Amino acid sequence: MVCEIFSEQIGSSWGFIEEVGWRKGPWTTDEDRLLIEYVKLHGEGRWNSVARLTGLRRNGKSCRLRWVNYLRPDLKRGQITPHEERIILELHARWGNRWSTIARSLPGRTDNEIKNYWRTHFKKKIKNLSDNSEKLRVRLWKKQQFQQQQQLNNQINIKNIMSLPTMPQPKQEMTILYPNNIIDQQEQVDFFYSMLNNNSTSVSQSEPSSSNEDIIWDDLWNLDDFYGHFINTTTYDKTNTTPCLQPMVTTPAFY
DNA sequence: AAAAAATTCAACCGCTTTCTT
DNA sequence: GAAGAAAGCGGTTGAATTTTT
Repeated sequence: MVCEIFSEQIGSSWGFIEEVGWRKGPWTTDEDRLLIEYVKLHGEGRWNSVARLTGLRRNGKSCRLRWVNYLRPDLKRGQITPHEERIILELHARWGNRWSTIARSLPGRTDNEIKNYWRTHFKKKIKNLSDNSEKLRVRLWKKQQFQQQQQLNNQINIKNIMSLPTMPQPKQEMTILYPNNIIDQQEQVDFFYSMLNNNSTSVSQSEPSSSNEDIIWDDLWNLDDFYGHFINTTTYDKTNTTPCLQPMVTTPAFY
């Protein structure tokens, strides 16, 4: 339903405050036509001028979004192809939810489209994965961390440690998200695919065989979830082009 | 055939970043 | 360099559509 929002005021040439109602909701063909004409004449950008120059009762933000996501002539219509899907997966593995970055590698596709595609096609599967394989990954990671810590401890003079007050641990990055034999990005994507297509098989293939050692590990990890609940997501520092995978706290893994 | 549930996706919102003055 | 405007981004919403019961 299209609704009229009277949310903004502009000064008129007579010095009155003229109330302008920005239209919201789905665009009509007439509105599209006006916006296309505007871009033909003035080019992309200066979206806040659209209303003034065309009479369109849409704010600049809405105009930009409509153009970028729907009216741009170079947009590709139709279903995401399997090839595109694979690219999305690969780039998502690398960049996380940086949809606009991913979209730059898919000509004719918008960030919004890719984001929606990811949500609708992978959300459920990812949730299942997070329920199953994530437990495995967390366990593997914890195991590795524990082993690293053990090695570290062996190198340190125990007596010195005992005499020092407990220091807070530095935040540790989770560099291992996939089973240890899966190293490069391509393998990660393949692994991811295989889990999507056949979750149980792939997981069981990578699951270490049950042993006394594993039972002990299970007991250990169940004692205390030392690193808290963390998830398989990619977080990143926007100033850094290299996303880092790390333990997280509360956000859903894949919304 | 109808109702309920699930899915899709265009559009909005709030925040951040970049540009302009 | 500061301030305001504009653009860009990711998360979320909700109406329309499709699928399931």
